[in-house]
Amino acid sequence: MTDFTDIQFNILNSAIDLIAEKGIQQLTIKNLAGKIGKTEGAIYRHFEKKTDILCGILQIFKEYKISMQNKIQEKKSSTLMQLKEVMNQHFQMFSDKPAMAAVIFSEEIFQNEKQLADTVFAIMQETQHIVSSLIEQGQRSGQIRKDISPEQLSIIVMGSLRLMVTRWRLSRNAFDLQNEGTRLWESIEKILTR
Amino acid sequence: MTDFTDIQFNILNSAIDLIAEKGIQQLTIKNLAGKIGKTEGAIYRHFEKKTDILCGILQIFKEYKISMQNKIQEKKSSTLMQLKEVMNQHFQMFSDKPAMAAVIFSEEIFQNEKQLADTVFAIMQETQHIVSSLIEQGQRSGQIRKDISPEQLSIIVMGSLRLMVTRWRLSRNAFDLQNEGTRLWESIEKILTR
Amino acid sequence: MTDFTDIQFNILNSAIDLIAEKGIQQLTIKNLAGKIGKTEGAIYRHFEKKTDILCGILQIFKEYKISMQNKIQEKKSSTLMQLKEVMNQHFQMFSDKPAMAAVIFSEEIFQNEKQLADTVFAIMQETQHIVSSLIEQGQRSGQIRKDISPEQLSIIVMGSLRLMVTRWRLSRNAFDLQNEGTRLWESIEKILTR
Amino acid sequence: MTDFTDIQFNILNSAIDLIAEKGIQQLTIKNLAGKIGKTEGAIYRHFEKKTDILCGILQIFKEYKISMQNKIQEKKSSTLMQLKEVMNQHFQMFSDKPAMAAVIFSEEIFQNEKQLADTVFAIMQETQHIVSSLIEQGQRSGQIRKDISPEQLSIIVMGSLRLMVTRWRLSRNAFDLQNEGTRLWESIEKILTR
DNA sequence: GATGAATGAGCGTTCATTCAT
DNA sequence: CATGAATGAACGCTCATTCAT
Repeated sequence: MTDFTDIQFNILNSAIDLIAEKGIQQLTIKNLAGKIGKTEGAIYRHFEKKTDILCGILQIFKEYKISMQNKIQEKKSSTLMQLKEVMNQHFQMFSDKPAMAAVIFSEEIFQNEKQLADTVFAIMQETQHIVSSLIEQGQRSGQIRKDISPEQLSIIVMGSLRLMVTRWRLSRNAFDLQNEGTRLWESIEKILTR
Repeated sequence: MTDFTDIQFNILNSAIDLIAEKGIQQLTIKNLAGKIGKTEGAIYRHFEKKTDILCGILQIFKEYKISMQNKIQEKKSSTLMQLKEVMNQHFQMFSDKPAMAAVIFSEEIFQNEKQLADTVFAIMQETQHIVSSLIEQGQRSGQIRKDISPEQLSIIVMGSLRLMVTRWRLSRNAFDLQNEGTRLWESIEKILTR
Repeated sequence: MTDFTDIQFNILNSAIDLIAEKGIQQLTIKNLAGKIGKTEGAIYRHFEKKTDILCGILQIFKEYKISMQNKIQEKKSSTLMQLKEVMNQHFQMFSDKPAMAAVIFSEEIFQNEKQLADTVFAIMQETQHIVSSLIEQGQRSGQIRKDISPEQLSIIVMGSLRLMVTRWRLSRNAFDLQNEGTRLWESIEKILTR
Repeated sequence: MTDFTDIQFNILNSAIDLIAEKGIQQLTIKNLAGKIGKTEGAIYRHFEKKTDILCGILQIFKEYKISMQNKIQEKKSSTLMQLKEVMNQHFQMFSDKPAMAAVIFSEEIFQNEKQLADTVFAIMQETQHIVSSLIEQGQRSGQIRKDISPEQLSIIVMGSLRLMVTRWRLSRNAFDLQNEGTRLWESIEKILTR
């Protein structure tokens, strides 16, 4: 339930674009103001602090993520398919909103802003939890190997996902993330099912 | 290989400590000067630009890594054991030099400095290549499953390693990285050998 | 005399409250707008400039003061009693409207706004004049010592009054201003009558 | 024992001049930098925060005051003469360093900076204490009337001193403060001795 | 009457870098 | 070799004020 005004939304989206284009470090109030064609002061009509803008971005990502996750649960497919879907969604998300990766993988940068660091951590934790639960389910239903704990398997799954995304970013989006993601899933699936 | 003067070396190590203690964002010339007990100007006697310092740090890490890798190859153990050793070394390295993780995982921060970004990328690539080769060897010798390509497996291996380290950092080193690393290896091993 | 509209009056009183609560430095248009539950633009419907608001406040204080003074003259009591009453009133006023002290004693803040500085100065002068006249009267009637000029005595009277109020403010109203005022008067009275 | 460097001292004195000329509100880093013919950044080589500059100014005033007070105690004159001297010194100080009045009487402005507010308060308290003690001494030796407590008398003495200085400032130093101060003392003396 | 948006100037502060000594 | 001083550009932020609606 985001209750952002139109302008706030506009600013947030411009910020997201800016991050996608030039990285989080270039998200300055001045650059952002330039991007929306206003002066710096104008931004402060709509957000009290810069941190609030980052928070807003995280919230948008959070809700985007939630909306995607809901689609999965509705499908009532096998846990393995659900897992595939989760990974797929992540690749789609990052492909769609490259800023999301920049923000969510910028733990270092938020180090000095507890509020943000905590939010990023929470998002990470939550995803981890979802994957872990699905794996546990899969193990119970016999679809997924039982000789490795769900926690360890989820680290393996999420870790490889993250690394793929990181490479994609470092290569300046030189390859098709979703394609590679699909291929990665195929490998992961083999691993999970032996 | 390194042709750093004593003082340069001293500065670089202080920088590494500083990063380990307070994060990469706190690596300012002022803070660094304070750490080595000299003035800011003094640093510029020994390094032309701040970027050169970061480059120096990366080079130190690179050589540290190479020296460790050489130890492995000397041992002439099985490829699986060698792989284990590679992972082990990484956990040991990060555990030993926390700054290394902070620097190597700070792709975002280097985004606007091509030279640095490239170096980080190269280091990453090289490790990837080593792991990949070992896996290929393992596949040829029958120790490692063949239904997944070395490239994919190496992403899985390195990805989970990275994620574990990232968690360790975010938790402010709250758990024993080497222990958890060993446990992770056990899982990875099962995966590689089915 | 005041020709303020209802809304203007409302704004001025909110401003006075704001000053009393948070000090003159917190009297910003934004804070004031928040206090009256309107927007900043709304205030500019009723006052052209911020200075006009401060002027308005001063005028209210001026009239409040005049109305109190009128009560004294009506009483037709002895000059000494009238003087006592003047002091009493001041302590009552400041006690009642702490903002008044904040505004009237903020000469420094008005330094760059001639209009305001002049008004504050005028208020100060006028009080001085009243006290001075009363003392002169008292001297003529023999109630007050004649070896010190009315001007000097009035400085002594008003100066101690001001200092007492200043202390009360700095102590964040930690003591009962009116009580202490009464005690101060007793001392002043002894001084005036030898 | 101020341990300011030459440049710090220079900056502080420029700040004092600036205050004397344009008031405390005009003491901005930019204006100050302009005054010393440097850029704003230059100031921060020598003072970490603006507050430190204000603190430095207060310290200078404090020491100036102490040095003057020491001169009095050396003279070993009668308490009444000492009191006269204390007042005299204050008028001389303010006359000599008009910024001192601007700073010391700016309680309102420091309201949000505890450190400064406390220091100003301490200076005020100390003076109050000195005057109060002298008066008590004078009462014991029979030079000063005993029917009013030292605390009350000191409020009267310091209050009139302050008011005189305030007037002088508001009049933009239109009269000779030391002359008027001497005249004020004559009145005060009469009061103290009946 | 009032709102909501915006502006422009200013503020305190940080930082990589330069340079005379 | 090193210092101490300075710079210039940037940053996050605040405030009085304006104006179309």
